[in-house]
Amino acid sequence: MLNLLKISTPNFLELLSPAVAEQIIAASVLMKYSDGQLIHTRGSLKPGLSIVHKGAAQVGVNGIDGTFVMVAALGPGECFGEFTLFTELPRTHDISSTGESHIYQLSQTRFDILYQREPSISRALLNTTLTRTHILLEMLDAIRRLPILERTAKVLLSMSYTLGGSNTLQTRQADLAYTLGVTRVSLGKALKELSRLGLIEIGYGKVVIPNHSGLSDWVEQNCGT
Amino acid sequence: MLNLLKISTPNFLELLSPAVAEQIIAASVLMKYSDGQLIHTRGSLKPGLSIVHKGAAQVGVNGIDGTFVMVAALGPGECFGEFTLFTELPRTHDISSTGESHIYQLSQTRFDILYQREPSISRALLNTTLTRTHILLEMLDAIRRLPILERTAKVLLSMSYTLGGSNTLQTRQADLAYTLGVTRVSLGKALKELSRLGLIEIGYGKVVIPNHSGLSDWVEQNCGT
DNA sequence: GTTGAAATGATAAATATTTTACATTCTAGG
DNA sequence: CCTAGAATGTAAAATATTTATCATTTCAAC
Repeated sequence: MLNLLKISTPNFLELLSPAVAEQIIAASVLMKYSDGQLIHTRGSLKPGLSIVHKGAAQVGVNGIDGTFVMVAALGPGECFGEFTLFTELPRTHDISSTGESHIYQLSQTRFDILYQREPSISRALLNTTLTRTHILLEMLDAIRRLPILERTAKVLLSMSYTLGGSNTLQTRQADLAYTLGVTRVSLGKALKELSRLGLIEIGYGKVVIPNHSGLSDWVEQNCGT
Repeated sequence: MLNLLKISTPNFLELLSPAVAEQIIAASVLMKYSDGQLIHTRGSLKPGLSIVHKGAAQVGVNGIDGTFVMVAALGPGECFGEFTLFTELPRTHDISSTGESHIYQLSQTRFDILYQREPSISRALLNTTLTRTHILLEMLDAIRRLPILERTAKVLLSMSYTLGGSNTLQTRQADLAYTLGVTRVSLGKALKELSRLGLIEIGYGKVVIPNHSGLSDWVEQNCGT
């Protein structure tokens, strides 16, 4: 379960006033999906905004060989498919349900009516979208410019900003590896080295960052700018 | 000179009605920059929207070692810095002038007034932004999942969609290599192989796609989904 | 036409990364 | 407290990629 797009992504519904959120919900259809059920398919052109109500949606790409690589897990309040409302572009990802989930589906026409009436919707959407773009740019830059060790440290650091009080990242090495675009073996080596440097602690299904500013300093020193 | 964000990115100003575009221009300050002059610095938090009027802006990252790696070149009508208006995030890139350029700079407060008055601005911004996100996601996915050969073919294909009538991509191998996150040597090998397959023709400072549907078919067959 | 800078082509050695395979550790659920 | 499945640890061989050079080609300016 991973979080490329979840890292500090503002929650769409929470960015809206309760009154506006209520209107959006009222205009939507609440759909229920069972575990693993496909919600949207990569390549599809059917427009519409989706917002997670309960459960979680798994964002990724199904390979021709039956494999599935995950990009993000979206939880309650988070939206997806928004670009189908403003562009003619096909969907980039396959989205399926993790466990049983309830998703609000809002059609293009109903969305357009609300969008025109409530300017705060565009603000919330732009905030969500621009933050995602920002994360993607940072990620892309890290993948292209930085060696695995530095890349790992940098991504762990940015993920840590969303932890609030906690200092523990709940993530499997395999997922983290995919986020970074490397194999689990290579990631393991990087984590081990970061651990040796005293910057992180490796756990079972988690990574602990005991000393946040230490990691932050190291990244600043070693990752340029 | 490269185009990661330029590939089929809708031109912000052209998405607006002439009347609204006029208002935005009227509210802005037109700044002139000489060749190589820094327009914005990575890490800066000062908000404001920038729109290229004349010339071009170079988007990239200055390494600690003095190197500069380019991500995109933005031309007339294209905007940047928009995420500083809607989020608290620091700028991701260094932006400098290529040749002499004229850039409209619009302050946060003036932007907010126009934004509230003209709903079409948010539509144009969302279109631009979401398209960029879309391209970034496709790129990130390609970098993570595909071997260099496939990755190269896919990126060439998506770049070719913006050529209109022409079938020639004006780009140096070195720039293309950076876009793909590989070295020039590796890219050269990939191009040579694609050329051997009859999918492209390699030129000096350019790549020709003589048979668009051939490349398209090959990508479909070899890049999954 | 020459010429020189810019871009591409080509090669081998050095590295980095993946693949493959198996061992070990952890943890939830009986 | 056991145990099976899930996750991590490890190591060697195979592969891919980069680095470092140098030769060759192209093109634009003179």
